[in-house]
Formats: sequence, structure tokens, C-alpha cells
Amino acid sequence: MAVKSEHIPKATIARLATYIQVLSEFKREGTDVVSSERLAEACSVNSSQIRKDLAYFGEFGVRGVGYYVQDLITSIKRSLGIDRAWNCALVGVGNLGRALLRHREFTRKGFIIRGAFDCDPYKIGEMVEGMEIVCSRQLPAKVKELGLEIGIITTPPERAQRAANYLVGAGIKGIINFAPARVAVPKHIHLEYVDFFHYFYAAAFHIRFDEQAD
Amino acid sequence: MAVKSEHIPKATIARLATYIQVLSEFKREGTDVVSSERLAEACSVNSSQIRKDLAYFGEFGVRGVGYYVQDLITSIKRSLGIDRAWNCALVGVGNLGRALLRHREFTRKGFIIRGAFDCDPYKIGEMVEGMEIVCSRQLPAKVKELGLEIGIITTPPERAQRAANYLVGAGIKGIINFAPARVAVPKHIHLEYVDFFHYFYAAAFHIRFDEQAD
DNA sequence: GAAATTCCGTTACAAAATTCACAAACCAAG
DNA sequence: CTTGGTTTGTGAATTTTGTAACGGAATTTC
Ligand SMILES: NC(=O)c1ccc[n+]([C@@H]2O[C@H](COP(=O)([O-])OP(=O)(O)OC[C@H]3O[C@@H](n4cnc5c(N)ncnc54)[C@H](O)[C@@H]3O)[C@@H](O)[C@H]2O)c1
Ligand SMILES: NC(=O)c1ccc[n+]([C@@H]2O[C@H](COP(=O)([O-])OP(=O)(O)OC[C@H]3O[C@@H](n4cnc5c(N)ncnc54)[C@H](O)[C@@H]3O)[C@@H](O)[C@H]2O)c1
Repeated sequence: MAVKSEHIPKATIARLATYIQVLSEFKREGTDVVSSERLAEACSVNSSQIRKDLAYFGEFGVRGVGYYVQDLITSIKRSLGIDRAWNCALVGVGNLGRALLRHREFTRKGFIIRGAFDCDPYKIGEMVEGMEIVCSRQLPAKVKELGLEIGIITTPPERAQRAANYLVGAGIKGIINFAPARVAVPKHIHLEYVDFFHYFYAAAFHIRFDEQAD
Repeated sequence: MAVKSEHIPKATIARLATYIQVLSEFKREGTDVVSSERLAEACSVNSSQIRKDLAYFGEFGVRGVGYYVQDLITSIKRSLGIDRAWNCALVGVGNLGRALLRHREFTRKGFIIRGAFDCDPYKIGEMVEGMEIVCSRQLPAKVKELGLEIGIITTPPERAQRAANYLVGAGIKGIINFAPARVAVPKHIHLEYVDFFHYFYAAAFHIRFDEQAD
């Protein structure tokens, strides 16, 4: 699906992910058609917001009717580029890495972890969830062989830069970094930071702030 | 630390978390003083942004000098309300829940998981990381007994609402929901959604978008 | 089949966030 | 003590994001 406008707000992308989640729930409940008003309520956003977000990508609704749930899910997925599978490499098979490898939802949502890499000789060769843990040095070969496009970093923070270097050198296109460390990559590589503590900090701040307001 | 202004942007809170991360790295490297310019570069933001974000909470810098790294970390922590420990309850001890329980960083950062709850009779009584898995029904008693304030939901999505209800009923103040499901809670309860797929969707979108731009 | 109703897409407007720009504050050197 | 070189904190300008309003397309009702 072609993008109409030049720049799309980061916040719009985040909301589209929420829309998919809520729409999938509607679908499971057997709802076929939904208005922007009803969807907005379920997502805790303004209904104009939804119509505007969708307008960046095309016209998906029917005036006087609303949006067909299944069609809208398909359209949003196409807009986000998740109407196809993405092959992923996971670097760092520790606690978190294993939890991700065992999570079936990644495959179901089209993010297929096809390679698991570690540098610990005791771990290399071990099977996790039907996948053999491979030495990080083999990344370049595996990236080419398996067509890996997205790298997932779940190493300790002090090793995150090295993992990123391996991934970039191997020709990966994007990186999702779960380690709490900033990493430097060439600017054509897309980089996302996932920091759980952001959420905890925000919660702590608001809980204390709300208390003070009383 | 008193808050100067009424409303503080959500984005500011998120950035403060990044500042702490980067400042901690500076500290480890032995840097004592840092200018907003240098911090900005390391965080990939504008330097006025940093000064403005900090100004919401007070005046932490010295003109002509910059910010004392350790002092600034302390000040930001106080501003966010993480200058003390927060007792947490984890509901749903599966793959992800276990990874979180084993993660030492939570305790180090002041988010201490003091209770692990599950509803699976086979899991109740099991020890994980020195903690006994307890039946969810005991939440109200444990919340009072241990002074638990933040609930972490790591149940399957279809059980997330029930877990939230338990937590709210038990008197928790905030919830961090790792399950991909919207939940309804009274508005005095602070709720944060952690959805890994947001990051994957954003990566997929940008990788494809950047390719198209060529 | 006309009128009333619903609800999308878009434009116009308002609000919020970000960046700019500069006075005031600080330090170091002479 | 003064001067010169920095760097903060903040009001003003700019950019971005979100909301409201409304014309028009589709459906339903009578
Ligand atoms: N466990 C959690 O719940 C959790 C939560 C939030 C963030 N994190 C972050 O995720 C990361 C991983 O956490 P964890 O608990 O799984 O740690 P872990 O120590 O259990 O696992 C890290 C793994 O990375 C491997 N590794 C180290 N250097 C490597 C390299 N250069 N190349 C490939 N593999 C390498 C190690 O051998 C190990 O298997 C950490 O940065 C942590 O801060 C973890
Ligand atoms: N595993 C991952 O890497 C991962 C990644 C992203 C999101 N998630 C989400 O996190 C959640 C947990 O994932 P998981 O892989 O750990 O699943 P899991 O099935 O391994 O664990 C879920 C646990 O919750 C318990 N549970 C169910 N209902 C409960 C209730 N009412 N009260 C208390 N406990 C209850 C189950 O007994 C089980 O132990 C899911 O919603 C999943 O979508 C997981």
C-alpha cells in the first residue's frame, strides 16, 4: 500500500499497533463492522485521531457504515509492512532470549526467529525450541543463507555494541535492542530500543505524582 | 523534589529514563561533568530538549560548567520518584514471568518483586529465584502484608483482565501489563502497556519505507 | 424514492512539543 | 578585580501533533 504523505508521526505507528490488537479482539468476538467512534473508545483515543491516522495510508472505511473489521486489519498490516514474514536473528540466548525463542506469537505475527546466536562455548550446539544455538561468528553466513533482516539483541548491555557490530557487518537491515545500552549503527540501519524500565519509571512517577495531587 | 509545572509531557518522562541510562554510562567511564550538548549527542536528542526537560523539575546545572554527572542522576531519580524502592507483585509465572524474576536488575533499580502469583496448581509452591509461587487468591493478603504497590501482568492475554481485577481488588496502585490485551481499571490506577510487537512493527515499517525511498 | 441518519475523509483550527536565541551566571586566567 | 570564554535556564518562534467541524457518500426508514 502506497503511503500518501511524506512523514508519518511515530505516534501514529504506535497507535496502529494498538488498533490491530483491538480489532483482532473485535474479530474474535464476531464483530464484522466497527465505527471509528467505537474503535476509539476501545483504544482510549479520539475518533478523529483514528480517521486521521488511517488517512495517511488510504481510504479504508465506508461512509455511513464504518470499517469492515477484517478488511481494516488487512489494510493496516499492509500499511505497516507486516503483510509478509520477516526473518529475525536473535543474539544472546540467556533468560530473556529464551523467553522470546519460546514465544509462539512471534511466528504467528510474522516475525520468525530463524537463527539463535551466542558466544558462550557451553551454549553453542544446544537446542532451544527446535533451534540450534550457533556461534556469533557465523552471523554473516547465516544472514545470507537464511535471508535474515531484523536482529534482536538480548546480550548483556556491555556486549550490545559488539552484537550490533556483528549484525550490521552481516548485512542486517534493522535492530531491536533489549539491552539497556545505547549502540551506534550506520544511519541506514533502523534501530529500536526496548527498555522495560521506561515503563516502571513512568509508573513510579505517576503513582507518586497522583498521590501528591490529593 | 517538587514539580514546578502542572503537566509534564509523557515524552519527557521517557527521555529522562534515557538520560539516566547514558549518565550511568558516563559515570562508569569516570566522567564527572557533562554539558547538555554532550549528553544530547549521546542520547540523540537536541540539547535544548534536555535543558527544558530538566527545567520541569528544577535547576540542576551550573552555568559555564555543565551538570555534575552523579548529582544529575540523583536529581533525575528523585524527580521520577525512583529514589526509593517499589515493591512489586508479578502475576503469571510463565516464560516471560520467569525471565523477569531472574533478572537481577529489577532489584538493583529499586523495583523489588516480592510476590510471584499464578493460578496453575502445578506451579503453586514451586520456588523460583528464592521465591515461592503463591496462589493468585492470596493477592489481597500479600499486598497488605508486603506493601506491594505495582503489579506486573505476565499472564496470557485472555487472563489479563482477571489478573488486573485481582490486583485492583487487592489495593495495588499501578499496573504494568505485558500481555497484548487492553484491560479496564478504575482511573486512579496507573496502567502501562508493554507490547513488544510495537517495536517490531515500527522496525518493519521503517525498513520497508526506507527501501521504497531509494 | 425521498428524507433522515450515520459516519468517513478532509480541512481548518487549537494545543502541545520542540527548537532557537540570548541574557544571566559561572569559572579561569591574568 | 576584570575580562573572555562557556554553558545554563527560559521566553519566543517554529514545528508538529491532536481535535473539532463539516461536506458528502452510503444506508436505512417510511
Ligand atoms: N531477563 C529479563 O527479564 C530482562 C528484562 C529487561 C532487560 N533485559 C536485558 O536483556 C539482556 C539479556 O538479559 P538476560 O537476563 O537474558 O541475560 P543473560 O545473562 O541471561 O543472557 C545473556 C546472553 O548473552 C550471551 N552473550 C554475551 N555476549 C554475547 C555476544 N557478544 N554475542 C552473542 N551472545 C552474547 C551470553 O552468553 C548469555 O547467554 C540484558 O541486557 C538485560 O539487561 C533482560
Ligand atoms: N514469552 C515472551 O517472550 C513474551 C513476549 C511478549 C509478550 N509476552 C506476553 O506475556 C504473557 C506471558 O507470556 P508467557 O510466554 O510467559 O506465557 P506462559 O503461558 O508461559 O505463562 C503464562 C502464565 O500465566 C499463568 N496464569 C494464567 N492465568 C492466570 C491468572 N488468572 N492468574 C495468575 N496466573 C495466571 C499461567 O499458569 C502461566 O504460568 C503473554 O500474554 C504473552 O503474550 C510474552
